[in-house]
Amino acid sequence: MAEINNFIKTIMENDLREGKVDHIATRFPPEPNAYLHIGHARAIINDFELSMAFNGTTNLRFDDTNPVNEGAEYVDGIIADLKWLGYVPTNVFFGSDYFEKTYEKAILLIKKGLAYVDDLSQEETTAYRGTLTEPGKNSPYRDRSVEENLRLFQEMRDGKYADGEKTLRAKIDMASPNINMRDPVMYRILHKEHHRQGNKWCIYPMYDFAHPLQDSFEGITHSLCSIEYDNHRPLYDWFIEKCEMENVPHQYEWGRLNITNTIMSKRYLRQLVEGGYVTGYDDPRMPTLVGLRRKGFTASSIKEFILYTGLSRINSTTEASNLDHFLMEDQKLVAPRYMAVFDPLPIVIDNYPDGQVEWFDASNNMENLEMGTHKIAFSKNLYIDRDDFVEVKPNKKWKRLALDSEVRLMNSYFVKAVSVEKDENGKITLVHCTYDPATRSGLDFKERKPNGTIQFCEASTCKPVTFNLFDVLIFDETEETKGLSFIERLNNDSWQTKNGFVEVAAKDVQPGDHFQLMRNGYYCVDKLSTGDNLVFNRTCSLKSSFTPNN
RNA sequence: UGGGGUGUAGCCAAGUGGUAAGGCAAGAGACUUUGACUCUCUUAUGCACAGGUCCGAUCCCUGUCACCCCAGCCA
Repeated sequence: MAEINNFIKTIMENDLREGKVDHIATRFPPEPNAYLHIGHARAIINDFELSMAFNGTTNLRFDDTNPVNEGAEYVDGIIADLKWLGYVPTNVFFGSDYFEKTYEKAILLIKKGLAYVDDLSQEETTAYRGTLTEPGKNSPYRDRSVEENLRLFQEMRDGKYADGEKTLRAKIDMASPNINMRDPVMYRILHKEHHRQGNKWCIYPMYDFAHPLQDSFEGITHSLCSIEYDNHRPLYDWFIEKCEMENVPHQYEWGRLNITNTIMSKRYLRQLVEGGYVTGYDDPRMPTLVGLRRKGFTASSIKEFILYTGLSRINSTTEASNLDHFLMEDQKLVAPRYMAVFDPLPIVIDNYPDGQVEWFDASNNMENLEMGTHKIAFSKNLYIDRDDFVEVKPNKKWKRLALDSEVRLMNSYFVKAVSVEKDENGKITLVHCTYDPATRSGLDFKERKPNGTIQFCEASTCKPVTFNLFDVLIFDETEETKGLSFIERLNNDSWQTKNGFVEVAAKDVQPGDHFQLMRNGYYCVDKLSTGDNLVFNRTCSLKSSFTPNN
């Protein structure tokens, strides 16, 4: 695996060398309200790999301070995804486990005159906050006595007030040019059952207050997050200082990673699932880890992709070909290579004996002979891909079958097309060919060169397969679809189905198995495959300068 | 028109006061029982722009422009 190397690693090295820290402790803090996607993978991989690079630790901490959308199903999903990626957290914590300690720190702030209970309504709070260009103004409740604040805050906890009736706010500076510092809310009242705490609490701490404390409680040294929290760092440091935290963590930010034509926002992904536009979070078009996995991406390909993509403070959008490259690199030497046809065109070898089936040995992977061989069948009746035949060669670069032209059928013989049969619409229904026994695979025939090499399936032994072809992860954007909502852009072309065949040797694959269908690219057996009902998802296409029209 | 962040090739991304790594993509060629793979070669006199300092600037300074983030009792 690639070695991690980025600006945060440099920061850690410097901190270690300068004695600012004597170890590295990171954390991955997902909110358990959605499935993880490829964007999270960047955070996960960096959090873990960075600490591992220094023999440090990485905690998994569920940031469950808002009970509204959070649920146990997501906790299990996130743990499963982490496991799939190959990471075992040093510890698993829940932000809600610290509610009591967090509460005590709030009390401390009140006692120090740095926090107060506010009676302003949500609308009033917004109005008092000012705007981007105008300073805010102090709440009339800002100067309550410590005693009164203590009593009121206790009453908030005791459930004496309705949702939204009061908040606890940090007393900082309502005129700060950084709006996050304008007396941020620390606690809100929410009479809502929590997935772990039940109804124990009716006040919940806000992210800005809870997060730095949680990091400190756990002894995190480097708290990594995405760049939009840059504005929050002064507040993070303020709480750490004013709460007199023993451990002093520091926050570092990196830019978010997007992939072209891919929806990455949790909110939109949820919309796609709940609106029934996709089949679920593991729909192979989804950029979720479960979706990518079902489509055929491997954990190591995703890791390599993230590591090679690097890290900076820029929000970037990388091309999907980047991800594909690492899947191919990962699978090239380990995926068995089988032959398949996607749009079957029957051919008959006129000079081959009727009823005879011949078996050849084919390498499972021509670039990795250690993978051994499998048997492939050959007979008079075969299928080739419709794309692999044309009556008249369109140009001299055509490397497939054409009338009066000879190609090698992979792993077997040279065949020459001699005539075609067509239906009333002019569609080719059968291609008559002849074969040359002297060109049998393995005989090292050198007398003449074929036009090219194509795949085939033997008609009596091959297995029917449904191929799911995905051209894009989520949607394709064209001139016509630009400006439409992402749901409107989720066009039918994002999931094409083809019914074709695969050679007999590939029939024993299991859901989740990966392989290459020669020139057609990399595939993964879908979880819906059962017995002879095979469904293959295309993970990615191979590079090819060929298009059917050239 | 407040504050913060960021601009290095089509896309990512290193780098540094001393003459622009690497990957992806793209193009050319070789090889080939996959138009794949592999191999070879090509791709920024240029680091958002304009000035300035300096023997020398992508790096330091000044100004300008562009994009992103912030006005949740979300995270």
